Amino acid sequence: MNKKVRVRFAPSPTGGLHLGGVRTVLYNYLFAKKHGGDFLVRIEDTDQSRYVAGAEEYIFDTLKWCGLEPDESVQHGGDYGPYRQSERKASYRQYAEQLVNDGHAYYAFDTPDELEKMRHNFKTDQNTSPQYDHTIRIKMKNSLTLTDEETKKLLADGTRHVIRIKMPENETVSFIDMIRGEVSFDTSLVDDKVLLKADGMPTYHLAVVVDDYGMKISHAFRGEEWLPSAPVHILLWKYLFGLENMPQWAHFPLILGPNGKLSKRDGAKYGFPVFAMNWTDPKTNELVEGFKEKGFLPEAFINLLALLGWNDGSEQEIFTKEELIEKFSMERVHSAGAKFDYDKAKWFNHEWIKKSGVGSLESGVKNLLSKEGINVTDDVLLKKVIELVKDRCTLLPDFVQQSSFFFKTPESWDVDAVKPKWNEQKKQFFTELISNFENTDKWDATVLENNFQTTAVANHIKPGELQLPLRIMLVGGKFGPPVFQIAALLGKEETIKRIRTAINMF
RNA sequence: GGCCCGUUCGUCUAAGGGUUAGGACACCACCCUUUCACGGUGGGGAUACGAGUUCGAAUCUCGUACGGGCUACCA
Repeated sequence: MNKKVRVRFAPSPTGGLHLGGVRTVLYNYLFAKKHGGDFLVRIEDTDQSRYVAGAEEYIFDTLKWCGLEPDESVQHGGDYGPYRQSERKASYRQYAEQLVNDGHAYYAFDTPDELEKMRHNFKTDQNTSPQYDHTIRIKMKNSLTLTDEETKKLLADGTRHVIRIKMPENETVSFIDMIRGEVSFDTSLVDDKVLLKADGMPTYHLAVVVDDYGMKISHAFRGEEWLPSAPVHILLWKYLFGLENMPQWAHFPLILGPNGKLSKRDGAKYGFPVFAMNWTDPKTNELVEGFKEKGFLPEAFINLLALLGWNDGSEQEIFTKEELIEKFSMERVHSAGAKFDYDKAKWFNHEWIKKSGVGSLESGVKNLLSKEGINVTDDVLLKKVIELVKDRCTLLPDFVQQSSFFFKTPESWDVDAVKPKWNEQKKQFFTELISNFENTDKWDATVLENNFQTTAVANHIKPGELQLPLRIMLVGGKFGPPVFQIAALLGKEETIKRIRTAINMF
């Protein structure tokens, strides 16, 4: 029986979507699309204490910007909703109780204090963090140690309790990870994870299994940090829905920062973005700049993320989303973690800017310029300018420096770059140049350059020595595209005006 | 501490028993350009260590070391 491919991404609305998160979405998305399947998003919002207002919208905004919108989700609808864990509360309890009845789980009445005490009392050098496992549970207050009557009474009294899975002893649980191959665990070493919390909400462990079943998920992919809890999930599948219905698993390698798993604080620490888009930490009110705002193109962003842990076996590095969908394969995803390299990330963006058509850059550049107080009215000029300067822009904001002087007369000039070598002779040259330019009919870069050369030779000055002064006069500093092309786009009147303004400056 | 995953240039990676171990980013030099880039050419730079299997190991096996993850009524 061939199940239709359905994969899901399950973010918890507790913060911004960072590199690892977006890459997980990406791989899920690519796999689903490659196999003509569905990509859905389910929100894990059952931890009320950590829920952050606005985070859910932020997640969908990010997916939208990246071009990875789900087929089914809270925002997009679908046949298997609701897509929020909190709205599926009822069914989780039912499954948890079924597990208790079948002897695979039990009620536990231990208070947080008692758990704390347990961890303290059983702590040894050999076991620095004792778990609620088969050796400990017989010493705790739960339906395994209490009599049926005691348990029933506690339940009837409404005593706060959780439901824990009863991990079997001395069993080996193993599964085939699509990336790592067979992975196995000794169940004696796994603890009795809480399945249903005292507030009636499920933990991730219960929810992921119940929802994946309910939503008919065929492949479940997530970060490597989940590997240790896989045996819990596999056992739940076995007890609840049957192993034959369990999705295929893959655990992606972690994206590492300079020091281990990339953390949200690494950005500020090392000076590169970690979130896809701007994220304001609700606790500290601190704004963390995102890749989007930093000036990355979404195409470049997903491209660089895709290559952080995967490649198609060739030497190709620049891929469109369509190419990624076509070429992606889970087998070629790495098993080792990858350290994020911001320099390489910028290189990807640079490549994408060079590759992008003027049309797709236009509105972004226009916005950036208008933020600097430059309102572009001549769209034809803007297009020409973008074409001329895009090769030298790595991040979108680079367009500001590279192109604002086309639309605005410089307000300051790098006088020091010219002054030391400035003299009357050169001033004379520029005066002459102005009148030559005034008499020029054809205003294009080649004509201007020839004119410039001839005038220079006539004045016995090397043309090269005059180019920098001209540049400073036209753009204000030592940057920008070739100077005669600038003059060509600036137009006759403006070029002459700028030379005339600056000629007495040195 | 226990469990799990991992280990090829500084970084991302190719090479699924036989290659001078390839590419990209970064770095350096030269060329192009009298701005800054782009581009071009070249350079330095890696199979963690030790055993085993094999005619032959980066590749398979084991051990060691190192790195990472997990070890919550968080996901």
